[in-house]
Amino acid sequence: MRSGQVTIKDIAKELGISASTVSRALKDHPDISSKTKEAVNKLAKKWHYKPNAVALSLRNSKTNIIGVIIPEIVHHFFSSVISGIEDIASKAGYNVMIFQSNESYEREMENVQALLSSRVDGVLVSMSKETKDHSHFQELRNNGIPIVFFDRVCNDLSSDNVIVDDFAGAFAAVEHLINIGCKRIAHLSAPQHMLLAQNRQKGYRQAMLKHKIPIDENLIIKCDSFDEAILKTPELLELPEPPDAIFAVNELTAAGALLMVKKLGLRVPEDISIVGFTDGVVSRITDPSLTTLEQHGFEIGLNAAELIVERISLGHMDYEPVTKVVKTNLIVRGSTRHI
Amino acid sequence: MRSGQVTIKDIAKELGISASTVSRALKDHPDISSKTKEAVNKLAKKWHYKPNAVALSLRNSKTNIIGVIIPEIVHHFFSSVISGIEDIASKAGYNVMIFQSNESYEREMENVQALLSSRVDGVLVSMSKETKDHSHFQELRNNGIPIVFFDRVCNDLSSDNVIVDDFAGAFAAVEHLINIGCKRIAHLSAPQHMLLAQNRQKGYRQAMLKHKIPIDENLIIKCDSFDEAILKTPELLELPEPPDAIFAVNELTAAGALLMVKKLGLRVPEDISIVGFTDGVVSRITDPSLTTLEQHGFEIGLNAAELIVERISLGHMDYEPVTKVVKTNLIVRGSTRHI
DNA sequence: AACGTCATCGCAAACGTTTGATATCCTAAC
DNA sequence: GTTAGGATATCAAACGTTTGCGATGACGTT
Repeated sequence: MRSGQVTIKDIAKELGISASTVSRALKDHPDISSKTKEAVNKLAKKWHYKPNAVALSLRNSKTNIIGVIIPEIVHHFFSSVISGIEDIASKAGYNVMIFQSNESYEREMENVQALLSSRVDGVLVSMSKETKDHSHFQELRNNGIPIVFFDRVCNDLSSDNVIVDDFAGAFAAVEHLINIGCKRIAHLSAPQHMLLAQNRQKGYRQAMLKHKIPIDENLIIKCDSFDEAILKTPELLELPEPPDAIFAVNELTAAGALLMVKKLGLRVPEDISIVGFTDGVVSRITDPSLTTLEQHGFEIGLNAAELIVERISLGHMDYEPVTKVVKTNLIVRGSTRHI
Repeated sequence: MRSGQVTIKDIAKELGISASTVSRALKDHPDISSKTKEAVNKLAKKWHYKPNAVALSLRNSKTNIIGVIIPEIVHHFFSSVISGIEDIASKAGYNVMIFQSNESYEREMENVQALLSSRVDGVLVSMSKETKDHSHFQELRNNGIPIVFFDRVCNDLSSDNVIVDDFAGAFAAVEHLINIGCKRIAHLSAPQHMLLAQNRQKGYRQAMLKHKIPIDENLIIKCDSFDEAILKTPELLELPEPPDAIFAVNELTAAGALLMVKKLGLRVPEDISIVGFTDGVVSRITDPSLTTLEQHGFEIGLNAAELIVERISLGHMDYEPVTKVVKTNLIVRGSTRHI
C-alpha cells in the first residue's frame, strides 16, 4: 500500500506519461488516444484514484461546501432542517459543514470567521437569540459569499429568507381556539427582537381583534422554554381571571404548560385548551397530544438549500433578495376541545 | 471592495514586498523587522485578511475536517452526539462535515467516497441498519484515514469504538423490573446483526437467568420503531399469558408501546410497567413519563471526537484499537411501579 | 522537397501558502 | 581592509489539478 492517497502524478509516473495527459484521459478529452485512456482508467480504478477535492477547490476557487450555522442541533425542528439541507446539497454535489452558535452571539461570530477561512461557497443561517448586530453577516457578503437566513431571520439586512408563515399560523391557531369557545387566551411569547416572535404575536392579536375579543396584556408573557413554562404557568392560572386557553410560541413551551396545568388539577382540554407551534415528536407523545402548527422543518431545509445553490451558481452578489414562505398547517389533536 | 477574498499576495503587492515576507511577518518570525511586521499586520487587519484554509490544506495535506456519517440526524440521540462532536471539534480547531446514510447501505458507501475525495482527516461513523459488509470503511483505513465508530459499531473489523454499556444497561433495566415484582417481561428488540441489539438482548437474558425467571421466546419480538410498536403491542397483550412488563430497545418504541397499552384500557404502571432505552425529550413528556436508560449521546459525541482527534494527531495508522464504554444509568420514572 | 494537417502529448502557469536555501546589506571584529 | 556574522528580505519549490499553448512525429498533398 501507499501512504497518503493516489494522485494524478502517481499514475503519470507509473505509466511514464505526463500529469496533464492523465488528467485529460480521465475526462475523456479527444486529444488523448484510446490506448492511453484505457491504460489510465485501468490504473486509476486499480489504485482507487479519487480526485483531490482540496486541490480542485484551490484551482477553481470553489469548495462545494455549504456552511450552516444553527443555534442548537438538539431540537427536532433544527435537525429536520439540516436533514432537508443535506438532502438537496448532496444531490447538487455539495457537502455540508455544521456550526452551532449555542444561542451565543460571540460563538456565532467565531463561526462566521471559521466559515470565512474555509472559503465555503454559501452559508445558511438561523440566528442566535442573542444576536442583534448583523455586521458579521455583512462581512460574508462583502467577501462574495451568499447567505440565506431561515426561521430566525434578519429584518434590517436585506437578505434572502426562508420562513414559516408565522403570522398566518398564529392567526389560525388562535382563531381555532376562539371557534371552540375560548375567550381568555394566554400567549406564551418569545423575545420581540426576533421577527418570528413578532409575527406570531401579531397573528394572535389580529385573530383576537377580528373576533372582537378584548386583549388582556396580562395574558401575554415572555415564556419560551420548557423550564420557563414550568415556572410561569402556575402564575398564569392564579390570576383573578385565569385563562381558558394557552397559545405557546413553541412546542416545548406548550408541553411544559400542559404538564403544569394537569399537575394543578385542571383538565386538558375540558378546562383549558392548549396549542403549540412546531410539530415534533413531543407534540404527538404528550397526553393528550398537542394541537399544534406543523412547521415543516424539512421543507424549510429543502427551500433554503435550493435557494443557496441557486445563488452560488449565479456567481455574483447582484440579485434581488427574496423571501420564501413555507405554509404551516394546524393539526388539531387532543389538547383542544372538540365541539 | 475587492472581489474574492484578500490573499497574502494582495498584501505583498500593496506593500511592495514578497509574499514570503508577509507570511513570516504574520507569524511573528524573527527574521522580519518590526517595521515590516507592523505594516503587514496593520494592512491585514484593515483588509480583514483570513488565511485561506484550502491552500493550507493542500500544502499541509491536512484539512482539519472531521467527517461524520450517521443514519439520521432527526433523532434526539444522534443530534446529541453531533452536538458533542461539534463541541470538541471546534475546541480542537476542526470543522465538522455531516453526512446522512438514511439507513441505506448504498448511501453510506457514497458518503465514504465523498469523504475520501474531501480528504477529511478522520471519520466518525454510526452504521446504517442495512450495513453488513464493511469494506468501504476498510478503504478509508487503507488511505490513512482513521475511523472511530460509535453506538452502531462494527464487530468484525478491529476498530476504535465508543459505545454505551448496552449489556449492563439492559441488565439493570430488567433487574429493576424484576425487583418491583414483574415476572413476564417482554422484550421489544432490534435486528440481531447489530451488536447493540445483541448486547441489549444478552442483558435481558442474563438478568432473567440470574433471577431464575424462565424465558418465554414468545415475549421476545423484533420491534424497534414507534409505528411497529403501535402494531405489535396489541398482539403481545392478547397472548394467553400476557406480559406484565415491557423492556423496549429504544425510546420511541417504548413510547409507542405505552400509548397502545393505555389505549387498550390497561394502566401503566399498575397493570404493566414499561422501560425504554435512550433518554430523550420524549421520555420526559409522556404520561406517565418513562423509566429509561440515559444513553448520554452528548458524552458519546465528546468521547468519539476526543478519540479521533487523538488518532489524527498520531499521524499514522499503527495503533491498538480501543473501545470506550460510556456508562448508562437507569432513570426511574412513572412508567414502572414503585414498591 | 517543402509544406500543411492531424493526432498525441508535454510544458508551464495558476490557485494561496509555507519554508529551506540564498542573497543582500550593514556592522563589528581582526 | 578583509571577513565573519547578524539582520532582513527574496527565490523557488511544493501540495494536486487544470488548461492554453507549443512541440513532436507521421502522413498526405502539392
